[in-house]
Amino acid sequence: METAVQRQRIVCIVGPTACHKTEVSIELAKRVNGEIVSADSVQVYLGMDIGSAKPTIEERQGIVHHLIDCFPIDTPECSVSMFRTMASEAIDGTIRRNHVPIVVGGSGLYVNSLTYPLGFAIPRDDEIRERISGEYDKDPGRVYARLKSVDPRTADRLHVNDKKRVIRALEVFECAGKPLSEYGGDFQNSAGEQPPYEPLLFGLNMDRERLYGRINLRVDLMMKAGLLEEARRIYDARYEKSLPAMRSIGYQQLFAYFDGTCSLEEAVEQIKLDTRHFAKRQLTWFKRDERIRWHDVTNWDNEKSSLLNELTKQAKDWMNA
RNA sequence: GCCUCGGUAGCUCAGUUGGUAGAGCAAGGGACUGAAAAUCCCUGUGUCGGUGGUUCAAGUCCACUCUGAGGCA
Repeated sequence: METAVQRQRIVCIVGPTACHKTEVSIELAKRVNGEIVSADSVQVYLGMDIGSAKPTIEERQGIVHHLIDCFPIDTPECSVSMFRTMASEAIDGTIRRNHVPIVVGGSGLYVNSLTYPLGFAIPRDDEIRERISGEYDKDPGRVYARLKSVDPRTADRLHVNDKKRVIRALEVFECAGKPLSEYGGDFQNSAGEQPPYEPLLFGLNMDRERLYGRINLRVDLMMKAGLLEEARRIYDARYEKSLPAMRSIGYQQLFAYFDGTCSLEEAVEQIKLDTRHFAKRQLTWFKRDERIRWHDVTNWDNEKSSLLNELTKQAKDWMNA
């Protein structure tokens, strides 16, 4: 088996929500003959359009978009690993067509699954997961202690209260017979594997106040565009509340309103707040990635054309190098 | 004009019989390997409305004063 000496190159655009990623990606795609691969954990769902800020057909301007509208909402098993498989296919197809793959999205882990050698070797096992979860609910300390004895490196990394990860780590150990940490404890090198692609990473960010203002405004615009009706349709379909899609920002808060738990005004305020929190977490995630070339888009309206010229040039250089 | 209740962190409020303040939310920082728009961790000095007084010691008691809400005239 001959492994590829030269990994394939891709361009990525990352950053917090409401930071012009969509616009930048489409404009860039037009200039470099690109296809867009969405790295977004909600845009993959059919019917979640307004709330996920999915670009409309008009906004896409004929640019091919991958990984949008892939699953019905009641798909229980969407995961990073599934994303990686599908995104890889999309990227490889794009390259075969002699186009430039532009990965754009705010789901940091999804992007990293393409640019770092992450393992994802052990699939989930619901039976084990449920069992450990039950034990955890009874005595978190005990479960954590077990992880500590079996996989101290991972235990040190995690907090006792981080239920999801503590359980996952034990799940991996039980399934694989070896600790999660042996699959690579950090993003730099997972058991010496090579990352799938070699990325040029652009990060978009803006003044925090400005960003929050944009988020608040965008939520109002979403409501005007019919988010309430979109959420109502999904609510009326009576999906299982535990589905990953059902917890998406912009929907879960309106579900609470439909349930009668809060007023519409409160729900909308909650969407804004949760989106702001989300943006902050996204920034924390991306900030530590030193490969990212950051661009300030606080003055987007005035500086967009020079920014796009700059990104186009760098992207072309990257792909031709 | 009189009476009552308030004025303490960005907001909502705690603060025991006086020992120079603390919760929730917000905000900021961080973690993150098959749920990631998820899950989780860390961070609280602020003219205690102002001025004076009593006291070894005042957010806490007293006087005056500014200010908000309500009530009575």
